[in-house]
Amino acid sequence: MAEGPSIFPNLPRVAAVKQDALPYEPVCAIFRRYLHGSKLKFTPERAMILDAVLRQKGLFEAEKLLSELDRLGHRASRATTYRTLSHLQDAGILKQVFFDNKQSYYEVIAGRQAYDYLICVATGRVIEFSSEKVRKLREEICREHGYSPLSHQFHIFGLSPEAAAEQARERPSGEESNAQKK
Amino acid sequence: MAEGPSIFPNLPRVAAVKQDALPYEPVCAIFRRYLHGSKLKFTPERAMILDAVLRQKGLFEAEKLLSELDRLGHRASRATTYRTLSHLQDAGILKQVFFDNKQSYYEVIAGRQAYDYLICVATGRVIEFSSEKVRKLREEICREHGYSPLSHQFHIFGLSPEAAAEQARERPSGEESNAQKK
DNA sequence: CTGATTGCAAACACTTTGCAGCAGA
DNA sequence: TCTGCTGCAAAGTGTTTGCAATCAG
Repeated sequence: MAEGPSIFPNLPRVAAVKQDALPYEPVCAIFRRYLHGSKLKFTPERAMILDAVLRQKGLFEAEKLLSELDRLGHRASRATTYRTLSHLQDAGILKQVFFDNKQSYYEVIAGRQAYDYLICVATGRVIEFSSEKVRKLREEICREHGYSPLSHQFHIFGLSPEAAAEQARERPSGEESNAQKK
Repeated sequence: MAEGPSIFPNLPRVAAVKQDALPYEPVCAIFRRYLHGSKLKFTPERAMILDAVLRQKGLFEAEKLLSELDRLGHRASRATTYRTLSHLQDAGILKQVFFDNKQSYYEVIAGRQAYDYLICVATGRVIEFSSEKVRKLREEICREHGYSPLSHQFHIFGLSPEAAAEQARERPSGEESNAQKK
């Protein structure tokens, strides 16, 4: 099960553009600093999980992390993994992303600009992009309301060129929307 | 349970800015047209649910809809409600929004611009806003990648003026992040 | 030493689904 | 009639939690 993420009811499968992995050391230092500051402990399990997280390229799900952890021979229970994922967010190393109501996705944000996503609803392909304009707009909107921005998520759903061509061929005047029939 | 939505691990409660409800007739016509076109039937249950949906002001959760349905004496099972919610999305009347991994939120989009959200992570208050600039930016980004935009979700997380002041008072040099301790 | 951490299994909560009887068109 | 629809209750599933043993600092 959970063989492939289903980012949206009708999205076949996610295939996020890969991003480079980050080196372990500097991020680990951030984590240890955070843990220390919160009177939490740096344990082997947490080190393993952080390591596995940093190996991820682009978006990933908890399930993927779990399976990779024990593929690498590292054993860390589901519970510990989820708990650590949460701490990594608090430490500002990870960002949780909500695309659908099935599961959460995660993305490493330590030392890099957070990404936004362009998702093809037909193929499930996800393009990660980073836009200065999005950040500017976010600032502007917050300012208008007197808010101080902390983070944001900008997800654009659409059709990739290939998918659009495909659909035009199949049903010249059809509807799209997010059909989720059985 | 589900007494109050928890839009984010540490968000106390959602209190979306209220939006005007839409009149039933025109939207119902859209729904019937959609149903007819898809060889689906217009049933009393679906009518009741659509009616309850249109009474919602701003964002709402399935749970809220359910409770209101039977408060109004309308009985529609959970199953039917969820199934109808799905059809309403296909009909372009409703949009599903993903803020957290707990539940889905919905918003009526028929005949209006979809909203984006500015969420205060301290108070849980949600401000709905509609920005032409966001739509323009979405077009632009899609164009760059050759995509055809269908929809988007732009969620900005931050601190409301009050919350920011509050936090500054409590911990002059503290961390924030999305703590989700127990 | 002492409080935080771990793994396990059970608990959770939202959502989906199988099924038998019902009912629009 | 012929499909599609409904309610119910059971199944699903990602995530969380209680607890006793263990371990980091």
